Amino acid sequence: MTAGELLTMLARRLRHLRGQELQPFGLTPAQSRALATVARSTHRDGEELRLSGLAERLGIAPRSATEVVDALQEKGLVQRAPSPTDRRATALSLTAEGRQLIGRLRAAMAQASREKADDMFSVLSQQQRDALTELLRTVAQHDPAAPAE
Amino acid sequence: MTAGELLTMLARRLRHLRGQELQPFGLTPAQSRALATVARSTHRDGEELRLSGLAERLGIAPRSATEVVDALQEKGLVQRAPSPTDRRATALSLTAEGRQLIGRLRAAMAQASREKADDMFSVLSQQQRDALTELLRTVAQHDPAAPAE
DNA sequence: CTCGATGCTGAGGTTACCTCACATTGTGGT
DNA sequence: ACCACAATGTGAGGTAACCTCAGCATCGAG
Repeated sequence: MTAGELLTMLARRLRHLRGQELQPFGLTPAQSRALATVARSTHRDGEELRLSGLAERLGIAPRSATEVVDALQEKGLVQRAPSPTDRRATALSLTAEGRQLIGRLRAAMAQASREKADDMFSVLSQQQRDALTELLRTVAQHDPAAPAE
Repeated sequence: MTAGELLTMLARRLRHLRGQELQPFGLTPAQSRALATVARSTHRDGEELRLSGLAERLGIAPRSATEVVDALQEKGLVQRAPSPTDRRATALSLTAEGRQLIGRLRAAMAQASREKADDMFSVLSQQQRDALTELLRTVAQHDPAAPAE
């Protein structure tokens, strides 16, 4: 099997696992990624995160960011506010509920990988995992052309 | 970034690239995988490949195999025939056209990776690529639980 | 010969994306 | 000050690649 086939296959499996883990929290994998990204990008304030920024960080089309944010907003986890400096733009931020959920999520993930060690990569030693991460990062950085064109 | 995030991201990018490459042939990535699988599994005859077998090999639900085969059949690349030994089952095989397309496909892929070297993994040395493949294989073999349940 | 398992498929759903068109705004050049 | 052009977000509509559930035909074991 080629690296490409393996990659595809594992990604699918991973998505499935993550889906199961996230189900109790009412989030899909894509939503949790977006939520985490909003959290990261607005951590120490000063910078505002717009929809376009989120799209860029997630590597998806702006229109798709709208969709994810719609979902998160409907669940009361993030909120939209007009940017004070640009009336076209929308600034994203976590709600209190969102912040709280992120906390619970992080705790649950840590718990899971400690208790059950069912993390997909748990077969690898820490060194191997680091090596894998490094290789993947190399590939990722080479041609960061976002698939969205 | 964690290995998981990178994996997800690269898989998406890879699917996109493969999609572009396959477009001239009128195939989607999933279809080409299925076509290749049919080719592999019926190479030296004697064994028949049924829809359920294809599903298993692809790691998808039987119903989904029906779908892919529908598409390939509509393009005249594979054909269904009743199994001689089990009247419930359907035996899959390539048509002449299918065999021919596979040939052209293989040639094109070889060409592409020689000429443009735009293969996503071309940043890596052969050694690195081998290491990556090995690591991924390890992860894949650990828990081959098919996502379909 | 009955009955549960197996093989395939219709119907209908979901996730996570995409493009295209459009109204609003911001901006650089003259 | 004005205008062409770019950028921001979103409605509308689409796609690939999956899924489950129900149902029919057939098979194999008892």
